[in-house]
Amino acid sequence: MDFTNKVTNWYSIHKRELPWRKTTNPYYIWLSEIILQQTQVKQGLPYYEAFVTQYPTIFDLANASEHAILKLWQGLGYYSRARNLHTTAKHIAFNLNGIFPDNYKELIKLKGIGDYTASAIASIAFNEVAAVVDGNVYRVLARYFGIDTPINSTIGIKEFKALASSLIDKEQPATFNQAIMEFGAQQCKPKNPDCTICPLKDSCVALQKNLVDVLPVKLKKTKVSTKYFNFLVCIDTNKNILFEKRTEKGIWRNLYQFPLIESEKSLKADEFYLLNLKDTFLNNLEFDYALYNTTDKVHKLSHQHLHTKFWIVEINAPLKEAIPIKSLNKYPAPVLISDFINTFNFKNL
DNA sequence: AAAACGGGGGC
DNA sequence: GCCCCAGTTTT
Repeated sequence: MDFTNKVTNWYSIHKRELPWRKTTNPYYIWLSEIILQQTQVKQGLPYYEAFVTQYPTIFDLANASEHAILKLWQGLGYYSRARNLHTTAKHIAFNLNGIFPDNYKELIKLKGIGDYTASAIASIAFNEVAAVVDGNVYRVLARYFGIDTPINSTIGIKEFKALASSLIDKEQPATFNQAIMEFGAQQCKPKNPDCTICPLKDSCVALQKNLVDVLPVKLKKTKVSTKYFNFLVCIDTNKNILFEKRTEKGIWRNLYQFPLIESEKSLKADEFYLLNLKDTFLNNLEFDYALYNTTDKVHKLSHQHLHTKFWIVEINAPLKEAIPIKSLNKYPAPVLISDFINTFNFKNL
């Protein structure tokens, strides 16, 4: 039995029951694929359930506000996925009469859909022979065939795509694609795979050459930068809070936060003045302040470490833009902020 | 070609 | 502390 049949056979035995495997509705397949980008099934599953419940059809999603969609996406990260999801939902609902594009060539034109997702939807929903290459597929192929081309190099991306395309089961592309990904997720795991029970153990090059721990090869990643964030939790005389939308490009676009001032270093409790508040909205306002956390709350992202302090600023005047404390949780917010809101005892103010 | 873009989990 | 995750978009 060859690679393709062994993997497909393994899948028929070991596949997990997942909600998006009970349907070929392209809307649900698409939703699941976007949610699962750079996200493990375990983490994405509850979000998938929530979206299907809240937005049963693409028209429901198209008619929703971005605010509501981001709120439901809160905590999942990579928020451009949610913004693109909304953009594409509106496009399909209103420009394409709600008819989902049914082939790779059209799918890849959609916002938020790249090579992987176009292949996944085309194959799973429409049975097109389009090979998927995700992190699992890179790992399985690199190990089984003993390929040390860096998987994130231009040449490697082409090489693995071609190899996957040569292996895909043309009679059942949907099953094969899901099989090889599931095989990578459960059997050919990144760390400590149990190769003794692997159906491919007799022909796996990495196993014969003791390269399982070495493959796949990945080019060096970019280094992580450190930033110092100072959030000003501004409370006015009505016990209302300032909460702002991040409108600029970059992380957390269109999510909400307390007024933020970056500093060059981690500030001490007596270094509040270094924030140069006379240049800000706080100029001309009378206020008292206190540092909430003496040690930085460190929020780690894949490409930056945010060292964060929260300053409680009580302003001796009413503020028009401030919102009631109770309504804070209506707004989509980064985990860093929502964690603070859920932890801080506003009642003591 | 490289960097930006989140957050959670495994070891 | 480092790596990985059903990747895509921007620079």
